[in-house]
Amino acid sequence: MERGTVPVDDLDGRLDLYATIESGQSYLWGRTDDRCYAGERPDGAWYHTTVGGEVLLARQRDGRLEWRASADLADALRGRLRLGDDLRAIEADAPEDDLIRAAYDAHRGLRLVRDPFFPTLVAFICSAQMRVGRIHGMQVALREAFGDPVEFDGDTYHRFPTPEALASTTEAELRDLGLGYRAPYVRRTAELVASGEHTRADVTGLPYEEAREALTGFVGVGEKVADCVLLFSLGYLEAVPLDTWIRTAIEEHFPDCARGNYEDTSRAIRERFGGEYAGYVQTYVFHHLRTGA
DNA sequence: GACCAGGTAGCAA
DNA sequence: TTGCTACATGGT
Repeated sequence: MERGTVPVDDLDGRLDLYATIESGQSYLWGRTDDRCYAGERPDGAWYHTTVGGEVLLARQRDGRLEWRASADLADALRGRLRLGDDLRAIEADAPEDDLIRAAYDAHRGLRLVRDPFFPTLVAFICSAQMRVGRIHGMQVALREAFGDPVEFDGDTYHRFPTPEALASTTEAELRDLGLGYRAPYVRRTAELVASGEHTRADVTGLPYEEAREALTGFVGVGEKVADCVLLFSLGYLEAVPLDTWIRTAIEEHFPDCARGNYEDTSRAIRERFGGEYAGYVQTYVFHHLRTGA
């Protein structure tokens, strides 16, 4: 058992673990009280996930981020939760706007995540026309059905299934987990990755818009899902996924950014959101609107 | 019983 | 290219 603590003061006072994990950007964590996405902050419960074959638990309490794990995962925790991001500078970089300011003020400490590629790809393929709580439920079901179990401190956790494992499933098995019409998308994308026909290597290193185009080569991945993978996994912080909530925000709050198609609207709203960290602005506004601004 | 949810694939024009 | 439409499923 390895463990450690990070004083939130060392993060410039800016960390909200609950908002970071339960704002609909990451579906790789669970809660020891099994209350993920029930709309309430954990009261002493731990968040848990896996890193490689190791188990990592974390919670925020009394001004500290505490973690315990089956190995020394301090660096992994720092990477996954983007603890190195200078939120004060990122906030200062945001354009002056009522809605953006309200979102930053209401959810101070929300950080983007940097999740592993394949699980993020699958989660957002599953996200089509689906509420965040159910997206999370699907990922839990996938882990428990097809992911390798890992024992830690008397409890059993499950890794996210490998591309090979999901490629070996049947569409019917995936439908039985509640994936609906997304089942064949997940299976075919897993096959592409497992066979090496189309992989992360075909995406990383490309300029933003080219990387987004390359991601649509996976099955079930259009421009919006591609933007989510770029933002929440591959570190393209300028990506602004245009989902129903952001489209509504554009209509009602940034109507001059509305264009006829995804590509042009994307360029306009990215510019309006300040460019380099537009994805941060997007995630705050999304979370703010979705939680009832 | 509609309506909606972090949309995309497939097809017609 | 652009513009439909079908697609599963559970909650409100």
